[in-house]
Amino acid sequence: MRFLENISDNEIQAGFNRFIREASLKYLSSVSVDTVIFRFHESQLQVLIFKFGDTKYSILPGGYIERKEDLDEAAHRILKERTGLNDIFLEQFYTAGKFNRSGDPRLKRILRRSGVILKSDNWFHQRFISVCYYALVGGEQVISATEPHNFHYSWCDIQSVHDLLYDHNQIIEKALEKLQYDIIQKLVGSNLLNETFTMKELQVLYEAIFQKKFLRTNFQRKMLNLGILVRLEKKRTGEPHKSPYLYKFRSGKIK
Amino acid sequence: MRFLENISDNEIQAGFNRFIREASLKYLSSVSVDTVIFRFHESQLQVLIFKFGDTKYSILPGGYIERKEDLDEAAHRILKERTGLNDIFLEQFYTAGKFNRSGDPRLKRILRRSGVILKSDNWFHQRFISVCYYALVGGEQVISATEPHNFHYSWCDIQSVHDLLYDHNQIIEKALEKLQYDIIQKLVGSNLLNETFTMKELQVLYEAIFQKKFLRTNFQRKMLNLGILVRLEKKRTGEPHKSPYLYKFRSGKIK
DNA sequence: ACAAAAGTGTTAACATTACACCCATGA
DNA sequence: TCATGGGTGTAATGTTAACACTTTTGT
Repeated sequence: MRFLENISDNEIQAGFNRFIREASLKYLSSVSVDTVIFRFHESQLQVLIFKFGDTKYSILPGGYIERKEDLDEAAHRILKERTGLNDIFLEQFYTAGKFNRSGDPRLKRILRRSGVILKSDNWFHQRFISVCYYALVGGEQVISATEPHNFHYSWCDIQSVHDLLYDHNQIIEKALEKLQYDIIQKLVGSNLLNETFTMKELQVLYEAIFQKKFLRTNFQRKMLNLGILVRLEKKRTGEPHKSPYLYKFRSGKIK
Repeated sequence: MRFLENISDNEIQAGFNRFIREASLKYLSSVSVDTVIFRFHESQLQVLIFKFGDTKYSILPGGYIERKEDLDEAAHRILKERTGLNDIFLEQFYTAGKFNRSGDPRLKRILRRSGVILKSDNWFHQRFISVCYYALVGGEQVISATEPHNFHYSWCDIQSVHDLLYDHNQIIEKALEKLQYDIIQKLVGSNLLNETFTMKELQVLYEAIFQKKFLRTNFQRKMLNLGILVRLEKKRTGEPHKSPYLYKFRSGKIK
């Protein structure tokens, strides 16, 4: 489903056929991986989504599991293919298995109109059980899709994610729940920020993740009492107002 | 792997062949379901395990997903097949996908010695990604395996679970972690107790789940402050000592 | 009456909440 | 100098942990 682009119908059809021939040998059938890739950008928690062809709909990045590959490895590889990034924080959170989860009526309409012909025994017509992971992309990391096809990707604010196909909207909701849990339990915030950051930035991150406000003064005390932050010298002398301290996580990023 | 019994080698071989022929049509390939079934019995948290043939090893109950069945439905059906119980609390918690997770060397030794011949393209030689669920069986519920084969099942204290094949020991650990989380967050304890219970029983349950002691007086206050319990009239007049109150959960069992 | 179980009370320590207040900075 | 962001203080409230005390029961 990831090969509908602004190229000719013939090319689409050829690409499909080739992929399908290879896929059934290379990948496990019935199982897929979907990933919810978060970043924190301009005070917003964002999710990476890909345009589905030239429709108004989008989907989450995903892929399949090679026959001799660990499930976790597959998730890392797919992430690498879609973002060019290695060594990213990645965590499994849910496996979606409703029988009709790929039976989105919008999808059928799109395929019919696009002229792509899919036989009923097509690889894509399989029913897939999808193992879902979420990933955290840090402030300094820049993504660059390295796949042969020219995907139209975009970062979408978490509140503004609409019109995803399949059950991908529900999957994002579950990903956010798990992220809310992990940022308290495993303190994974370091993976979404720069190496150093101000207390304000940390607070805005937490507010974006929990979608609610915290009291500035109490938030600061709580974070400092956790004992996971190191206070550095000041910066931010380029801006108006009092220059804030910089902090970093005591133990670097969590892998 | 669930058909090795104390029957003749020929019967084993015949059963295998029949199952394999049916299985590849009936079930999704590459995906399985494993379940960790908990109960609370004689002050112990226990797990249901099945003897693997006549070896000293055991495995978790599991099964496969029918081609037109929801993943959750499959888990419920498998639970029904193994316990005879409907409408059980059931929750997904993890999907195991290491490539070599079924490559247990103990297993190969057993199969070699048992005389069962498995061709390399055998259904069971597939690599399986296993979606794991845990279930809670209440105090009054009695299990009764309804499958055609006469499985040797047993309830095993959670601390005493050893010698499980595959990665089933790790799976139980993850199940317990999720149960610890859910009993606080979703208050699923009602599914492990009788309709009514004493505060002592509730405490022993929590102690079994968290594998640590709580102070009796504080535990009681905390539970009552949650506002989820209803205090009934007394009972336990048959025993020595002061007769305790009975409690029940305000909203019955959680489904 | 007494040993053990069950219920209630009290206190110190700690965390959470909600503000008030002061300081530093660039426009 | 002043608006604003940033740092610290503090009192009210709630939660947790530890322990003392009282009540109830069958033997």
